[in-house]
Amino acid sequence: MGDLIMQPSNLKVSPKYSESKEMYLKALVELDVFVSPTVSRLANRLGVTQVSANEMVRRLTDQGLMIHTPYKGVNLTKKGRQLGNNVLRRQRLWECFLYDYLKVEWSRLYELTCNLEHNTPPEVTESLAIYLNNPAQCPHGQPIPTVDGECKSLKGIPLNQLGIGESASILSVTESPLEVVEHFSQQGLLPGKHITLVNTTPLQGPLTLQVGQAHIALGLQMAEQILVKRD
Amino acid sequence: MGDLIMQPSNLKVSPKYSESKEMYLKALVELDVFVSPTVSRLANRLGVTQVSANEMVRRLTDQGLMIHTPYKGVNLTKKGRQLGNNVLRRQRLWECFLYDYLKVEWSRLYELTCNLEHNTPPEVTESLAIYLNNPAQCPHGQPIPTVDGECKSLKGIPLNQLGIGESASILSVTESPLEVVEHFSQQGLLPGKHITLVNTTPLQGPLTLQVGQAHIALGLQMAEQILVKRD
DNA sequence: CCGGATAATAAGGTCAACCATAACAATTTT
DNA sequence: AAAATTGTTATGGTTGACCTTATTATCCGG
Ligand SMILES: [Mn+2]
Ligand SMILES: [Mn+2]
Ligand SMILES: [Mn+2]
Ligand SMILES: [Mn+2]
Repeated sequence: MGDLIMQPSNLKVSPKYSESKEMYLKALVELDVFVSPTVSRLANRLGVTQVSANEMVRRLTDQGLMIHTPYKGVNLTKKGRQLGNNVLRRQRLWECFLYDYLKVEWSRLYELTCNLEHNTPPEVTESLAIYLNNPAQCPHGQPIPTVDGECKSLKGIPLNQLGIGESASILSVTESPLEVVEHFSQQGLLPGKHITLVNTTPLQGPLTLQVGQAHIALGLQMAEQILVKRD
Repeated sequence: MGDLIMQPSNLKVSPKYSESKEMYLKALVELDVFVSPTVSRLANRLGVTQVSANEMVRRLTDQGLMIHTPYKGVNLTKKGRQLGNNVLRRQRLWECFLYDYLKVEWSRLYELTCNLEHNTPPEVTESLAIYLNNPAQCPHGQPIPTVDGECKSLKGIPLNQLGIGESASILSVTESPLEVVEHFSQQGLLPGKHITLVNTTPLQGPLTLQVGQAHIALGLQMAEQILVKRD
């Protein structure tokens, strides 16, 4: 007997939005909090050369997903933002599952879900959301976008903007490179935790925080990655 | 402040075993039940041209994962079989999760997990296995290979080898194209179900089965995909 | 308003994984 | 044994997503 053919192709069938393209869209969503990032910032974030990023930005622009204004920055179109938010939704749902159910290490969640996010069909995403009880945040405290690609941003302030003596609780930490996130984890700087700003130092110097009983020093750049809400 | 760089690259970093290569390995494991498949059979299964399959087989041969004896067939090496079984393990574990927890439609499990299988890091795979309580079979009744790439095959006989009047229970159905699997599902031909062979017809004609109260006709080629164990 | 830093573009690669067409080799059928 | 079928290889594409090196454009601080 002849074999059954697994048609159409089991192999990658050049999807409309490749993993690479999705990563550009996601990166843009992640970076575009205050000002639109330049191509170089994007390139930097994604670990590719500016030239490569430029090419890709052009392709994505041609697809109507972003707009590049030279020397000003790259902006997502409505559609581009939706797609980027969809990627983020998938990633953050998986982060919830890995953390809450599979007991995966908190600091590795981002890297471990960064491929799943491009390979999760809508049916699975939505079933997963139901299974998880439609969580509002991922384990980093970041909001999970809705099915239709909307994402309300957190209203909190960066930790470094606290005044000395002020107490606050951590809303979220920005998804950051492994070493940084591992450091957060070791210092107990997780969403929901309470902290007090004990001290600051001039010239980009570290802050001193109280976390639980301990006093810890935290670099300014790291403090900027932590969003808090004053008590 | 400068951005935090998500280095090294978030983008696909040309893995040792690409998704394509993994699919070739998996296909070979799936096809190599009785005789080693030829390159054409492989090509057919994967929905690529023979030429493409040939190229890829050469590359995989160079990597020491398979051996091609022209006109005879392609064989996996020890290492190749292990890798193929690893892919199968990941897919079948995901199938369990999707079916038992996410309540995904039985007939779509294969397609929905066919990308996840290439994007699941070992930590996640093993945590998932624990979460699922180390299942022995996937929802198709197929055995789940062990962590170290071993897979004991089912001892059952193809449904069409039953004698008339014999009863049996379904051990497994071969992962097959959507239409086929959908048909199995509609007819209630799922692992664990009881059937009786009522009748056969000559010349590759259909069999008649009793499933529950109903009598159904089943094409010979489809019957070959179902493994049963006599009562 | 000029010069250095930063950003963008141009030009010409590489590499994996596909494709088509065509020739050639082995096996099976008649 | 010749013909038909099936399997393999050779040759020469394409495409997406990267790369390096070099040039050009813009911005911004002194
Ligand atoms: Mn990713
Ligand atoms: Mn997160
Ligand atoms: Mn697959
Ligand atoms: Mn299965």
